[in-house]
Amino acid sequence: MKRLVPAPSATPAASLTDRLARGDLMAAACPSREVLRHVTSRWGVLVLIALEGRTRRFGDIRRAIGGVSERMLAQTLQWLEHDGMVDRRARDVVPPHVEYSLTPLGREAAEKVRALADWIEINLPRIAESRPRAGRGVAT
Amino acid sequence: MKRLVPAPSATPAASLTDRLARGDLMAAACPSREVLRHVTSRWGVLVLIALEGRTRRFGDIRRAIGGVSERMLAQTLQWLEHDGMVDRRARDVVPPHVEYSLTPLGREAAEKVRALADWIEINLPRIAESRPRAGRGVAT
DNA sequence: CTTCATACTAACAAAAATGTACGTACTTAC
DNA sequence: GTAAGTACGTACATTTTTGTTAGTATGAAG
Repeated sequence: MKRLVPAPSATPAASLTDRLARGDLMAAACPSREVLRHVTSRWGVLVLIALEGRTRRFGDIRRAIGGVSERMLAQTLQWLEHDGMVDRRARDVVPPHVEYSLTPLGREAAEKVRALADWIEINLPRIAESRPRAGRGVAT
Repeated sequence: MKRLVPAPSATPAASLTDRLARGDLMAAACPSREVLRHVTSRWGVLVLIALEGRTRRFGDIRRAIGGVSERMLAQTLQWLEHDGMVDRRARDVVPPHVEYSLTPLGREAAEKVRALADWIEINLPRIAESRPRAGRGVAT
């Protein structure tokens, strides 16, 4: 009889539903966690940023983001499309021609994501500094 | 006159170094990508948020975040500590007592991360709506 | 003396993400 | 005819992440 759950006291099922409706990242079962995963995935962040303000073709995006494989880019774009962040528009022409752009939802997300990315880029020196140097003590 | 590359004109090697110094997420080799991974990792986001504004003990954080295993929490905290976002303070007492808190760097990062998390939580309904329903058409 | 709690680490396993290589369908370039 | 380019899908291999379980040291509680 060990209690595996933290605090089972007074937790009506109704409130749980409410919390999940609005989204509660601290709750293990919240669907928002999946969205977060997509948006903050390795390439998700970069795709959102690459698409900010402009429509781009697949190959275009690929060349813009260093290191993405076609497979991963396609996958990431599908995740984001599924989450309503990206709009995919394919022309039915012989050499495939597909254009990707952000939806209003995607634009909002991209804004937040870019804010974080920008912060990291700008503060990289500070972060690197605070990292423990191997074999070297702190500078006086 | 086929141009395979977008614009290879005038790209001196020196500028590459400059871009890496400041941090350029679009460059495959940029160290900022690692930081991004840590900060946007599954638990990294939640840890930063859980630590915002308060110092917490290991078990405390664990109970706050639904679904984390001890192993992953420890790992995530180490990543963030290594990146200078989290300050770990251990008292040398018998039952281990360790307190975690955000550094100034961590506070700034947490702010950005929370902005994104909040946005997702609040807009979950909109996101869910835009998802293609299986077998169900859009509501009028 | 046995059990429990804390904050982990180590070892092993499973799941998820990512990468590589190849194929496609058709057109343009050569 | 041969080669290249597009936007992927598929199969398979590898890497990374995450989870599970067990163990540690020590004092307090029983």
